[in-house]
Amino acid sequence: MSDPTSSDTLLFLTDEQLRQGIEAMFFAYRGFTADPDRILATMAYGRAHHRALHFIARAPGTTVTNLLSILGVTKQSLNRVLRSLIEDELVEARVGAADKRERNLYLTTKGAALERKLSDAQRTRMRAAYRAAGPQAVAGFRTVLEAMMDGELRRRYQALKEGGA
Amino acid sequence: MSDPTSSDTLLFLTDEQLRQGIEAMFFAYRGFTADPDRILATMAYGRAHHRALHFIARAPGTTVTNLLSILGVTKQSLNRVLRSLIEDELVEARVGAADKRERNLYLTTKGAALERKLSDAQRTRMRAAYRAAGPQAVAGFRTVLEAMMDGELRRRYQALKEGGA
DNA sequence: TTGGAATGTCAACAAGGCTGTCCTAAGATG
DNA sequence: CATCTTAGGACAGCCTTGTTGACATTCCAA
Repeated sequence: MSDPTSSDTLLFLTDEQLRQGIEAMFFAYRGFTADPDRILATMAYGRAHHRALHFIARAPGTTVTNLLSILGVTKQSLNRVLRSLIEDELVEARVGAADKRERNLYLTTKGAALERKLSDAQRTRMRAAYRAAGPQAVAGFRTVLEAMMDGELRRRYQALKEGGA
Repeated sequence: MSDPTSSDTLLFLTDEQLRQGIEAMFFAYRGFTADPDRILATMAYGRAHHRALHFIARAPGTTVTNLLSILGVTKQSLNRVLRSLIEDELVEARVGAADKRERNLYLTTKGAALERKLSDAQRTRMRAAYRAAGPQAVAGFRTVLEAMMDGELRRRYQALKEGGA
């Protein structure tokens, strides 16, 4: 069939297909977070700490406000997490040079070590999944995920992608 | 290059690629849950209620134990959610016919209406993402997600997929 | 210089995970 | 029958991580 709107061509858009996709996201996300969660459970930390460590590692010197908009939580929520990371000397908050209201965030050696441990666990699973699926599937995976993001988040994601390449 | 282990062929497995995949999962999952979350926020319900409604709709008559293992939470956690859904007459728990210890769970008309409203919101986004990405990307998306699941969850997912087709 | 906007902190509360314990009812097994 | 196991419910209390509200500090512009 050459008609791009034929039911055959659009079989992947049936409600049943969409529901399978939704359930796949649900179950896969559980796998995605399982390994770091297991490590975090042995300490007094949770997923929120992992996310903060990840993005500070990704963009050293980032400000609280910037982190806030990436994580999509309230600053009060982030502050609690940040406070414990700073107390435990995993993160250092330096008063901004230009604007003293800002805090520039950096990982300490200890913080970088934990971040690497968590990342490694997550990357190992990701690598296994990528390897099993193959490059073409991975490209499709990325394409669909990007299309699923909210506009604002997609822009943040793209910015991170280009900045970190 | 014909060597399948060459760095060129495996470019998609670099740490940078894996990190982009990890961040894509993070941002996409936020989009994935955003629409139902917005609806739920206007009521006294949360994501946990949505998940229960979804899987009861998917497998009417399912038992509490079965739901428990699909959702991967403790019975105390699920019970709290289920209790409020039953009180509000969104879910009905019938005593099992064969085994009277079991409770078979069903959506009421009211419950089915809310479930549909939540599903529709989520499916609409999914459909847009699928349409934008195309069938080949969708196939790859599904392949990677399945590879990312834990073994136990993958089996549960497959069972749902076949049962509901 | 003064008022508003922006950055970040502290306090208190709610949702939804968790563990632990105890309980009833009902099936399974000696 | 007596006992063990399984399904489910209830209650207490904990932790993480979201939320709002109030507040201090700092910068900037009228």
